[in-house]
Amino acid sequence: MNESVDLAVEGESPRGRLLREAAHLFREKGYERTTVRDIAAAVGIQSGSIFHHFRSKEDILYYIMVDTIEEITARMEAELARSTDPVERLRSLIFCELQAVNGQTSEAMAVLVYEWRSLAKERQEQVLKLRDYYEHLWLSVLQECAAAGQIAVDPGILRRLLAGALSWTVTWYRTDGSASLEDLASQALALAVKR
Amino acid sequence: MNESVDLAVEGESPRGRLLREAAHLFREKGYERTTVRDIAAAVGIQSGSIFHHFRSKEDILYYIMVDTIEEITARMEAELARSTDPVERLRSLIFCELQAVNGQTSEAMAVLVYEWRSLAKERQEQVLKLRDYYEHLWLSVLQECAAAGQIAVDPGILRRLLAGALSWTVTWYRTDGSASLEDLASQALALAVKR
Amino acid sequence: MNESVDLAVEGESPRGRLLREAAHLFREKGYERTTVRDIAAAVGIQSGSIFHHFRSKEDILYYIMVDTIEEITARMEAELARSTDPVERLRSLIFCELQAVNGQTSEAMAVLVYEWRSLAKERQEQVLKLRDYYEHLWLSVLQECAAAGQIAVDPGILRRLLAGALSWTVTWYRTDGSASLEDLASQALALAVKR
Amino acid sequence: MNESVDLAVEGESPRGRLLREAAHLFREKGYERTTVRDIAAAVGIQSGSIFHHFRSKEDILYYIMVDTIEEITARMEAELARSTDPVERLRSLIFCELQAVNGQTSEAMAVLVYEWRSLAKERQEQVLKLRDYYEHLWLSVLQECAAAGQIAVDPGILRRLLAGALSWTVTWYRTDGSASLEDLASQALALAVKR
DNA sequence: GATGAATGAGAGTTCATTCAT
DNA sequence: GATGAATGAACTCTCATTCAT
Repeated sequence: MNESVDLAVEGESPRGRLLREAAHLFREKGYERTTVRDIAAAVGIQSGSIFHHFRSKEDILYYIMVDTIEEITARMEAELARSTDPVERLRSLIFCELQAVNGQTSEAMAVLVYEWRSLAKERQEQVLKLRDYYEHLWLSVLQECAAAGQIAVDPGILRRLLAGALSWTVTWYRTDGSASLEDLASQALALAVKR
Repeated sequence: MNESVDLAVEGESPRGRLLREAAHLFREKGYERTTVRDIAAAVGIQSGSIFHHFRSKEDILYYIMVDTIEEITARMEAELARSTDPVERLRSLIFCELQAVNGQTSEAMAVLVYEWRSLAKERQEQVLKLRDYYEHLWLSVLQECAAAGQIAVDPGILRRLLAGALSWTVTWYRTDGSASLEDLASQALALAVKR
Repeated sequence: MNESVDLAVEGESPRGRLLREAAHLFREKGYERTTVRDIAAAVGIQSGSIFHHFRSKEDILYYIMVDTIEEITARMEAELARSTDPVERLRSLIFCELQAVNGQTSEAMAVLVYEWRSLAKERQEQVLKLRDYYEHLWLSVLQECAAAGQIAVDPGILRRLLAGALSWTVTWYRTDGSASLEDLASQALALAVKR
Repeated sequence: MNESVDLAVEGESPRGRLLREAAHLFREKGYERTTVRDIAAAVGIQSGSIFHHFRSKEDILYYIMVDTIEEITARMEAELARSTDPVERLRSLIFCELQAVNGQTSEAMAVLVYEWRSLAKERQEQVLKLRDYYEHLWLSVLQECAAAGQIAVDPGILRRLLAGALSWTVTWYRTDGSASLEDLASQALALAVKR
């Protein structure tokens, strides 16, 4: 039970619907303020039935996080494989992260950032391992850019400034606005690389 | 009761200690996971006594937010008054925000960002009014910079990218690290303004 | 369905295995703390399948008790038929009860004693009828002994003191100990009959 | 909180009433079938209030056991101090145990015997320590009797047979019956000692 | 102002039982 | 007969809040 599976792919399985509705509610009301009865109602089952799919409420949170990180990481690796130009690869990362933060996984991403403390210590570490690999991808590309003389700021600090700037977009960027995600990515890229 | 007063100034009043300890706990464990008994224990009183100072637990959260915004805004206005050069004024804003996010008010600032949803709708609006004024200060200065041809990105978008980048520093910047807040402000400024 | 059948004889029928494993678990953890899933797992089937054999969890408890009493009673009657000497017949009863309490039916006997309250009132009465017959056998023999001047205590009270002493052996007697059940029966007989 | 105090002495304290009513219910319906709401209703408080007095439902069970053992042990030691004659001291022990099992502490004693498995392993051991001391008192006196040539059976086995016989009286002895506890003690003593 | 026992609604979780396959 | 997902009532326990002292 509960093997990690791509959130989008498993689509209409009960497990998938549960994770999706839970992510929506966790994002909207916060993990603590969301009751298992809320989740059950959103999925259209009884509260007790939740526990056939997940051992505990925290389990749901955990698998939202794990599934999401794994999905994003896979997408990012696929995108990176398409170019060898450092700046273009950086653009890919920025665009992927903007997509992750503002696209279909946006709610799960928000949960990943905002509900961190609701996870037991032990599980935080397991998620951290996945995150470390993800961050390693970013650092590699930024170091390529630095080696190519394309960025002026220390790669470690730049990654962090970008991480904040990009994840924060979830609080203000709306798809129906004037700027597309591609435009936004370009503007963010402009902050990062020299002329 | 409960008139908003500067968090730092009121120092050792019971109200001030309560707000400070509560902010610390809210930041550490989250608002929902912090019990009034936790707060009472941290201050050294009994749980029932809390309600002589605040009408409810949510009240505590509310006044942490209000006091903090007002304090930061005041400090920012004082700093802005010291120069008329747009770029220097922008540096002041960046530095003030970094200080707010990483200095003594850091825990209260984190609460302001992370515990937003735990506030009742009505009170969210009241805090938003204070925030709007604060954001208005930022936009004015960024527009000055734009008028002076110092920035390449749209002021509205730039403010948001910066807001994310700066507030995110709380997750990684440590005072005991190599870079001072002044250095960090310079690096952030470098992202924002042209050469 | 559910006609009472000798627990030992029905050996490997699903019903028999179910009763045996259930008795083991009820004894070990108590009726309430044992879940039907525990029982199903012990037998190697799924929880839902239990209900093809027994109408309810309580049914299982009931048939453990009924089967056990009937089996013990039958064994005791067979043993009594072998002698006409009152003291020897008393020794038979004592030995049979020690066997019941400490032998293969020991777990079922413990369930009979300890899980009494978990049975619905109505069913308690049905089991009581079987028990009354069993106790009637004891009283007859003790009255024979009294008539023969072999016991000094009132038969009714003596039976009860013996019942307690013998059933309590389950809490301390171990087959691998020094004393055999025959020895133990002799010691108990020594308490009951005059020199 | 929860220091062990004599059940009878603390009489009308909330804690004492809680323990008494809980013992009554645990005895009547069993620990598992008794809900904290049952206990609260019996005491006349709300279910949540229970947890101001005891950390958990199991805590209640634990303190019923501890308080009871300590009370009985104390009473027994006082009684033993009154004579040096081994047989009279044995009569005291038998009488005390009969009183414990059938008197005011009878329900708590039954709980002690029947609800053992509902206690967590760790706590079982703590109660066992108290019980070991209690049993040590019994063994000492039985060894005195053996040394004086008054008993024919091994003290260790005799204690166990007596323990079963005496505790079992709770299932059948009624105060309003013909025999007094003193009579019953004499009959039990007659089983134990020669002539 | 401070206390802390009491409240009572509501939380997460369990589990005997059902039933479509 | 067997399965196992689903049910839904009931459980223990939590906690913000009240109030008599």
